[in-house]
Amino acid sequence: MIDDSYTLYQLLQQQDILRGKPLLWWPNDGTFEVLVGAILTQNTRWEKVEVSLQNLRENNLISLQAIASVDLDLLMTLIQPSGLYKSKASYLKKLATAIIEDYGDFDNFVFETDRDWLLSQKGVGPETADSILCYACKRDVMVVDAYTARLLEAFGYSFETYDDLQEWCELSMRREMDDEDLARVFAEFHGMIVEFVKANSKGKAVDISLIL
DNA sequence: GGCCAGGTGTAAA
DNA sequence: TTTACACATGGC
Repeated sequence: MIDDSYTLYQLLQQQDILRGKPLLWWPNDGTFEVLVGAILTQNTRWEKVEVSLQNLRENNLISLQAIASVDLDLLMTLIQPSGLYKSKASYLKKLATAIIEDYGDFDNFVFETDRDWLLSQKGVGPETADSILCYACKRDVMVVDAYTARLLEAFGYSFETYDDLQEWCELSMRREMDDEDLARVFAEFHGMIVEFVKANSKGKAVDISLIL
């Protein structure tokens, strides 16, 4: 099912995807805001997430303690622009509360959490968990998303599940990279893939004629 | 007006 | 274990 004739790295290089570098692509990486953004961005455009984040900022709500104790109705109102707001408000509050209960504070969470713990939280699936691990905790995890799948699909690679796709990408990249700084490299590559696909898509599919 | 967006949970087959 | 549907808003 997996044609391994190209590594992901070679593919990215060959198509010049590595050039327009989004350095530290996720805004305010390493902070609690990444968790908020990771939940809010589910099935929603990032521009809408920014509106919600700004609403939260204006109400001094971008912190672990603030989200954990905020009034749920207020939270729903503030994040409404990002859609799915009832679910997301509940997920955010529960996640913040669970972090405080299990890790005490954000720094400790960043240091100690793992994928299984994140996946056991409501509203946190594989992509959200990996985004948090990569961009908040700076772990050497490569986030794969609809854009990544779409790009590879345009070149004839398809994968059954998120985990299959991620495993192939990570192995492929590890083969070309030194372990040193792998976390930063993964963070950069995911960002570059997303920006590249955005720039080269017509509607849903990557327009391969724009690439080749 | 229909499809899509930096997905995930839940319920039915 | 898969598949279908709900969640919700706004852009094009």
